[in-house]
Amino acid sequence: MPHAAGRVPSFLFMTVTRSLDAAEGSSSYNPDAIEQKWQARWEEQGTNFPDLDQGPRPFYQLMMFPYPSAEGLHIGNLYAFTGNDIHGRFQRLRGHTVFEPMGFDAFGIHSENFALKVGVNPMDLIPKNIANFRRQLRRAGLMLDWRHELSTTDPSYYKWTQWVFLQLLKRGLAYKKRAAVNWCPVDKTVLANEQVIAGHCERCGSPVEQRFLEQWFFRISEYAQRLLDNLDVIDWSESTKTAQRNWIGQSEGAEGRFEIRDSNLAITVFTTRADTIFGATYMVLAPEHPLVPSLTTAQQQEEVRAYVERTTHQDLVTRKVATDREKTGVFTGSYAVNPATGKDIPIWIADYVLMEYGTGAIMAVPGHDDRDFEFATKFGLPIVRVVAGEGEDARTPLDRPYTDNEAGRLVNSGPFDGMPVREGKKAIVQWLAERGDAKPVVNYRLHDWCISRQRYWGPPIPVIYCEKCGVQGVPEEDLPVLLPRIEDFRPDDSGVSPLARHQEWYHVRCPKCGGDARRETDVSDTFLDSAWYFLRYPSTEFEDRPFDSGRTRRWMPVDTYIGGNEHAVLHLLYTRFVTMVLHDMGHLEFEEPFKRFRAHGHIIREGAKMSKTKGNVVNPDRYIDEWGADTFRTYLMFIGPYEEGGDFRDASVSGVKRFLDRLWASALESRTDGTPDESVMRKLHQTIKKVGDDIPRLSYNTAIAAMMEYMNVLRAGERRPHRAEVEPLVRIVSPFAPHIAEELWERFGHRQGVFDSGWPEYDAARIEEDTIDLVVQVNGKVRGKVRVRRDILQDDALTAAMAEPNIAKFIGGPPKKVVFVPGRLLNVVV
RNA sequence: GCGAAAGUGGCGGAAUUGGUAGACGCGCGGGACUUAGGAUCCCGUGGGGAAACCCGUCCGGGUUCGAGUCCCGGCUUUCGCACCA
Repeated sequence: MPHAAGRVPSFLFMTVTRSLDAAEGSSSYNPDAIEQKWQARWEEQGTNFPDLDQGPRPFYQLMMFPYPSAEGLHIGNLYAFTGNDIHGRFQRLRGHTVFEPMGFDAFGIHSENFALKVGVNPMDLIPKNIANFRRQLRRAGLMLDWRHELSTTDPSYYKWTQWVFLQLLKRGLAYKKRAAVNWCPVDKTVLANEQVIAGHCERCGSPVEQRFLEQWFFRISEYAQRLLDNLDVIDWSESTKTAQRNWIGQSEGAEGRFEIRDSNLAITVFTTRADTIFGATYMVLAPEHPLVPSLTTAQQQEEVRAYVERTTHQDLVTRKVATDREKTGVFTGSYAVNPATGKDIPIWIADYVLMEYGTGAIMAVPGHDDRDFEFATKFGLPIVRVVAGEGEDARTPLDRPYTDNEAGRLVNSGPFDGMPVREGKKAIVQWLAERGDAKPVVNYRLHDWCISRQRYWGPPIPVIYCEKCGVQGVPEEDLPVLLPRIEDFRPDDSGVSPLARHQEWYHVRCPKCGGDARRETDVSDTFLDSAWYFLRYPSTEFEDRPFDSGRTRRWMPVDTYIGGNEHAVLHLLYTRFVTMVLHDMGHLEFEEPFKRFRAHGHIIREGAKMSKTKGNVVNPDRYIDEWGADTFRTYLMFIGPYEEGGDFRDASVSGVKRFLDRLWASALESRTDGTPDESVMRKLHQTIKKVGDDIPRLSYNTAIAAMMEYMNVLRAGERRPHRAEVEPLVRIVSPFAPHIAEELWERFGHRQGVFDSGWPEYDAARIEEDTIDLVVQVNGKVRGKVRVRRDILQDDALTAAMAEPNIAKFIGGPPKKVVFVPGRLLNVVV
């Protein structure tokens, strides 16, 4: 065989050279060995395992825990975690004892569906996925305290999830009621809303129906006002707070009573537009409204029955999506009395009125509401104007509804004619209230939280039904209610959880009377698992309590919580709710779980969203193999503002690698003889300040840019840097690139790790220069700059500026006005 | 439709309070060292112009000595909610 050496491409050659270079410590470093070395050492020495009982200045740095998918760690997870880790490492350098735990949110329909697809029991699948996640997280160099790892699927964890349920049950905040679910008649299973695509099952494509099942709910709506009010006092991203406010959806209005003609019944409605009551020309009930049967007259019986049948069978998603949906409805045959006008108005049924909001019934004012207008037009119902805008009066025809509820005055409204809308609202409610027909009411969009899932892969809801004793919470000493291993966990036609098929598990003795009883077969929502996990982390070693009071007092509430804004509403609202309930029951001393919350942005790839179908998903393993974890971490943070996300471009990674190579070279080449350069040191102090200011603001991209800028100064003109110019840089870069920092720190001869070295102080006096470039403008346009003393006064600055011919030529005559910003700028107006 | 955020070079993005627009990085151009360069280092790089200068932060107005930043009107994009009375 001929010798192949001559045909070896040069880049292979290059690789060899590069790794030799690394061994000798010259221009480029080899991350592999260094990263493995330090990951192993951190573990051996417990570097990242803080003493939770003794350490000074505890700081709880929490990130949203991942769902351990079979595909492994997603770049989005790593982006989130790295940003979190940098903040945590920084706090540690600032002298805090930092607790940065990690766990796995492994229950839920996601895992279950995947398990069904590949035909493996999730009990076998999840541990493998978790092991893979652990491996990947380790490689990323996160400062995680693995001693406090948790998984929501572990009985020692969900025992306490069940305990949380029992607390709510005890408190009267958990209750059962019949509620609609999406049902796929072909797959014979309950579907989550996001599994319904345009009214069809995501998996088999068949039309989805609505079914009614008994389900468990938590009364979160009772906490609506408190959840809303506390938003004013917590330090959270504004966008997140706004999303929560909108979700809670407080609206102030009134409830009004409308009596039924020739009957002793009455309909209660909720309205925010009591001012328009004179224009209420008909009423509408939701199809599920309990009064529907009693209000339907004999002739209308058939039509109403058919309509109710049809609408209630539609799936929840289609029914709620309003776009392009034509209004439908049916007349009940009955009439109500408008309490303002005394006139009879017809009562209709229509699915544009929702049973879940307000009272499930409305007074329809077609003149001043888009939906009512559309409905009235279609069914030929009367439309009356009761508000007139500017230039309009009572007779101005309404070719479209007038919905402005600020401007305008009341018309056709009896004694209230001429009143501005705002005043009219109050006056009319008061007028009706005096007659017992109305009262002011605050309503919320927030609905109670349905926690039942007719599925297998979740914590069984700890409830027992006894024929004699009724609904019983499982006694706390009998927890956990173990999820039995069953091989056939496929959902079936019965609409109940697969657990019902497990006879030995299903039949149980009543904890009260010892008689025959059966278990609740629904499992709880994954959002319940994640609603309290942060309470568990510091207390994972305690088997006999969900969270230890000493640990909790020491570590909670969480100092900084970081996560995606996709959880702005549900997860973050549920954690707040559960925390409030546990506080009210005396289990916790605080009622808000997270002092500070920041939402990170999302990474896209080359301008497009990452998706499996497009095949542009970034696999973190590949990048860490190629560039090393330090480069990868730093690059992720350099892409863009952490809270906004950014665009991952393969080509750009090299810039960051080059920066770390230059750091490596500067450190190894640095001299200890002689003195450091004055102006380099000034830049260093500026950089320490900048990076220290940027990290707490999560402005990681600008912090990195500042360090790169310093690197350019440090190495300008191929100078050989002084050790004192490099050491502090190694410390401030360490949160971003922890392995290389540890390695260099050790090579500098320090025995203690870099993360215990503290954050370098900057010398404020050293940052400012004595002379500055003062910008000179003429009529607001920059015409030049002059080198002057920092503390120069206006007159001297003007003199200096006039002395520059390039500036003086624009000034010509005497200045009309001079604007002077000390230390910055001089603007001469002529 | 409602709500939130954002529109800046060829690209990702800087510009804490109105005060040098384009930091930093990618890419690109030139050079040095080289048998070689997809390594390293140096210089340059918003557009127009030989230059003096002029023009430039989505579009149109406005406030101001001065506007990417503030105000009014519009357009576009992304995300969230979606018949909430």
